Amino acid sequence: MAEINITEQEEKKSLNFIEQKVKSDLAEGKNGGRLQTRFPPEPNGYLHIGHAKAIAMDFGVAQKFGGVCNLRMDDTNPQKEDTEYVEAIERDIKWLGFQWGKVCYASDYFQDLWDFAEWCILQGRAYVDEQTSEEIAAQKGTPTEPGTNSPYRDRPAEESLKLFREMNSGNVEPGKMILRAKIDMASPNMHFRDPIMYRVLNMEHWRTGNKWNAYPMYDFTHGQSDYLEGVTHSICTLEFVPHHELYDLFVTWIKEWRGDKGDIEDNRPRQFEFNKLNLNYTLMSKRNLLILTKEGVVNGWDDPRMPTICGIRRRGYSPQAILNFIDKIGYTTFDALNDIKLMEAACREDLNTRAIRVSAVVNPLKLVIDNYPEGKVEEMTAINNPELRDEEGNTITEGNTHIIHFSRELYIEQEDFMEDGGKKFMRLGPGKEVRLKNGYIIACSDEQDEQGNFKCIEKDENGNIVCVHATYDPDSKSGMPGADRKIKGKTLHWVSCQHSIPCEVRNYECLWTCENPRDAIKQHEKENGVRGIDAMRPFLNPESLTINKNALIEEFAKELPALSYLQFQRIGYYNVDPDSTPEHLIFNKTVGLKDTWQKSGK
RNA sequence: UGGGCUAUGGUGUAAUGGUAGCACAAGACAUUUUGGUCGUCUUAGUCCUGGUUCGAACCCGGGUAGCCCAACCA
Repeated sequence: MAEINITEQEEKKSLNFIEQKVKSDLAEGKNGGRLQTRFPPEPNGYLHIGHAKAIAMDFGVAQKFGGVCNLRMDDTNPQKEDTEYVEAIERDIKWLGFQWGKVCYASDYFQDLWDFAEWCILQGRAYVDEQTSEEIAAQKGTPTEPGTNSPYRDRPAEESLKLFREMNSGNVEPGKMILRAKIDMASPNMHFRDPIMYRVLNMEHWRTGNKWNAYPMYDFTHGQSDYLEGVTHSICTLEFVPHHELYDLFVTWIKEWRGDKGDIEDNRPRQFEFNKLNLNYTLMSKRNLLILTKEGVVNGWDDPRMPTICGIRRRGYSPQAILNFIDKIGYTTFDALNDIKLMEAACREDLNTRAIRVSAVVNPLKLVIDNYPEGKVEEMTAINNPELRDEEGNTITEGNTHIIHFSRELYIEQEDFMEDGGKKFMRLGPGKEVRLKNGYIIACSDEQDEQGNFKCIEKDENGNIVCVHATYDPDSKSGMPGADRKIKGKTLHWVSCQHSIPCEVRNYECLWTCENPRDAIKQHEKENGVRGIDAMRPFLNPESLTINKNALIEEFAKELPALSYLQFQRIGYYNVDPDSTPEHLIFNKTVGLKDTWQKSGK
């Protein structure tokens, strides 16, 4: 009996409909009380956030109810699959924090499937069809009209068997013969109209080499693999609902072939379907993602704009952020379109607890503290993460700080100074007082010269502000009693001119300008007869990547390892790009901070 | 137009015949050395229609709308 180890907290939360089903199956002792699932990716591309939802389900439910989940590569089509993807898939699953029982391959079962197929032929349940694919398609009928039987449908089993073996000899041209299951050409379920079991490919398989020339189709592989592997709950997405009946049929056949004893209802895999993940402003299909990489729209599968796991990782999401998001949207049978904002919110929530706060100025404006001694440098203490708290809820400081240097000449954000910001502008300007984070309280004078120009502002010939001057209150140093006084202005972030490092900041927005790019592309393809990248172009966001090379960051950030979670204080969450070096620092913007000021329209 | 599936605030989800709740989003207030975080409050929902029932988001009938199925892909 599988051990059910749900924590109290989890038990309070309601189980989703699949977990409930698993729980009751275990309670009823189905499959001997065993729980086994599988995550079955086709190794023909990189895993994306939609797969993460499936992974969280397949591995999660096994984990939650004391079962095991295998990783099974669904490698029945050597035309599209590659070992490159296998490694990436394994890496991404591990990164998400899941462990498989074992790694399996559909190709592990090729021999069994072949023998089973021969048995089906001898049983009169399968036949070799020698028609062209066009002829077969024409006979298939339509959803509203029944199909017609193939002229080869009732050929002798011995003949089919002989031809089937020929199909694997390498001497049969692809397309000349297929093996079909003899079911019902009039079935309202299109999958029952004599589905194809085997086709000739005459291709080397990256795993089985030249052993096979004919390969089984998905429908003739999946349920049988589940059965042979001992899977009890075969969980997949909703588009496989129409396959469910066929899955069940082949499972009963294979049990018969194997001669396994016992009631079929008591020991067999069962398929369960949940809604797959749709995100607005996001394109998920592997086929289209491949086009984006090939056409150079993005810089590879791990481009931070990609919805791939590796792209999202490089963007700066933590595994927990992704898992929390998936947990929030849940599993149902409703075809939902999720708002990307929900994912961003889950990301902020998680990164808030783990990101190291640093000071970075992305659009620098020089600030001179006129009354601060020239050449003087002070070491200020900055908290790494204020959300790191002890039991009483106080921020832990021990080992949670770093040094930031303060001097006479600083950079602040251009946005943080306005000559005439108005009453609601709580930042710096003539006659305004603000606090510099971890530093001093400073103020700009509102003195004007004879022409009515503010003395604290230096402008270039075009009237752009190039430098501002302020004075500091020497008693207001952070941590000193004089720092306690309340001021009207906000607290600004800053870096010291002398102690900051130039860095490259890459800002990302959605790749798409429309909520549902998949449908938009499809429609555009249809209306204008264009395909591939040309059908996508009108919907691509030209500003999905903007690179800022003028940013400055405090020295502390120089040696942080790749993929470190950072918060540029008051701006957003950022991540150290894997290509970043101490000589050329690169940061990727993960997601901005919530900004109620900007939203209010200023 | 055949078959299958689905419909709960703007979005996602819970309530499994018995008080329509939660999260995000939006708005307001408070707090703040991040206009962040945390906290308090507000706005807003059972697709339509008939039935069964003491009682229906839930069960049944009929509409309507959306999704999936006619690959030698998975």
